[in-house]
Amino acid sequence: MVRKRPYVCGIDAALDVVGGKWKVLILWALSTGTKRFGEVKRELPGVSVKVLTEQLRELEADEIVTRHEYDETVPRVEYSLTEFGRSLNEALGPLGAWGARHRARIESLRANA
Amino acid sequence: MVRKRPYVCGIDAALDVVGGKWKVLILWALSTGTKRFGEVKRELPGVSVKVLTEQLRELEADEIVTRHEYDETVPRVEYSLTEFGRSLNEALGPLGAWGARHRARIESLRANA
DNA sequence: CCGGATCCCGTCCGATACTG
DNA sequence: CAGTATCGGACGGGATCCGG
Repeated sequence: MVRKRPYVCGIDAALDVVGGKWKVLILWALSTGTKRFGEVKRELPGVSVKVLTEQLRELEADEIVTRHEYDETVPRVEYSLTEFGRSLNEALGPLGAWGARHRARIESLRANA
Repeated sequence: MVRKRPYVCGIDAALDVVGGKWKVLILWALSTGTKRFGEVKRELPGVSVKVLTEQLRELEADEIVTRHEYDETVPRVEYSLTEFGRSLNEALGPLGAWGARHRARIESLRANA
């Protein structure tokens, strides 16, 4: 997700932040509130620990999520959206609505291919 | 861009359509009207002919763009958005605005990394 | 429980050369 | 002009093992 060329337009820049395979889903999972690592993982069927960790760290570097590590005997890490992350999530709203509305159509196109 | 798992949410489905490296930029280029292959290519600095062709074909299969081939002595192919494609483009509007608004911030985060 | 480290593989993508 | 064909490299991402 490191861009070598200058951004052509705003969407270009936005997708550089949210372009990872699981990032929008992480955003989506965290939109309902703070969650522990394991909780996030459970909401993303199929993601590996390594990749989830990587993408969370990248989102953290982009100031989209914050990471809170609790120093207890039982390891516990919580993630939540920043204000910046919430604004990104709102900007994704219409796209999500579009996808939800046309989901069946997309799936049927995929099926015929 | 062929999905093996079921879509988790609408954004998931939308990104399956628009997830290619250059697809949103193609959408963006075609949003101002019909364009020839070479014109589209000129607006996407760095894209290779092969990849541009591939992504245009995928968008065509997803009914996002239409392809019009003219049978003239000089080869000429024009691409334009479908109604479906225009609706997708509108859904991308807020995300583009978000990216444009925070573009400088994103770039500076990238620079420090 | 939450990762870090390592290995490995598929695919995505770019460069080049060639064609109608 | 608008592609097709082929090759090679880079990168994303999964599996597994190990550590605090």
